[in-house]
Amino acid sequence: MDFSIGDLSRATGVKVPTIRYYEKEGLLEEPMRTEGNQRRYRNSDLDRLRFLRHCRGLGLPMPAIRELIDLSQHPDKPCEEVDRIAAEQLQAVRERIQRLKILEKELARIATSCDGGHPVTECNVLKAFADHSLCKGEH
Amino acid sequence: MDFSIGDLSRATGVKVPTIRYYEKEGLLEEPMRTEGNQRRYRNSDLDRLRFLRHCRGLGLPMPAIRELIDLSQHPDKPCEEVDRIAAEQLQAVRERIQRLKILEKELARIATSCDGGHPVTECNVLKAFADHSLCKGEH
DNA sequence: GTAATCCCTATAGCGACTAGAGGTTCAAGA
DNA sequence: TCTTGAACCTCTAGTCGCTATAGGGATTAC
Repeated sequence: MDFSIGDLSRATGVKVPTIRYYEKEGLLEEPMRTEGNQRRYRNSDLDRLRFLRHCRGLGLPMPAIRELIDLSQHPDKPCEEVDRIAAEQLQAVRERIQRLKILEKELARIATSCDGGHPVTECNVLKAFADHSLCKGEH
Repeated sequence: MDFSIGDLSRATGVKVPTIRYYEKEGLLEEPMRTEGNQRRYRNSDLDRLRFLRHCRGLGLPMPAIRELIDLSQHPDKPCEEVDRIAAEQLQAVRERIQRLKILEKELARIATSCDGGHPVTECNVLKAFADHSLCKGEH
């Protein structure tokens, strides 16, 4: 009902400087202060911070989270925007996976191209790192 | 046989400020200068920069590239170190893919949990973003 | 009352660039 | 040979999402 920043940190796993950073970025509201200028939070702040952490864990960039917060504060808006953000993020993750899979292929080829025991001048791995034309495609 | 920094940039696709940055970081040797203090490169610099760009494209972090460059300048060293760097990078890429696949699952679930047309207060996607306990596992 | 722990602000650093300001040099055409 | 405009120079600051540190003040448990 009245948490210090450390309480909030322990409750959410978000580090103290990160909480202050979110506040500075406008993702958390400025909380009340004690007479001695220390922050005191309420349950709603805890909810907001959990939301934030979950979104960050899901890889949403901060502008997207900002949008979600704005939307959630206009309850009568339709939820298409929210759905769009989720879909975009899913799309972005899928693209990253695709790119990494191409990389994985190249690296697997490179890493197995040498059986060790050479001096580096004859190392196929080093040659493969030097020469993109040995790769099957783009990366 | 004697390139300006712009020539090098066009030949490799690496931007001019990035080339200067690589030099500052010690990944490229300091080239000769004209009387008017402009950089002039040789073919070996072009090779080095292509190597650099390829490694970066493959996702190697700069310390790893530094190691590879150091190794390649001691030609009589055995190539186990080179192989190790490739294997580590492959491992790192595979781990990133695994983590992203977990994310993909969660996001796919979240993104399909709402059929649109609600006000945001009733949007399941927003609820899913707020509540980690709805997720199957960690992410 | 005192000590331990917490909290405050402000600044700088991470990685790997990228952008801009403000000034100098080069190279091609007249 | 002169001029013009593109390319070059250095230096600084900004990007993203934090994290770390310094140098202090507040709170709390005993």
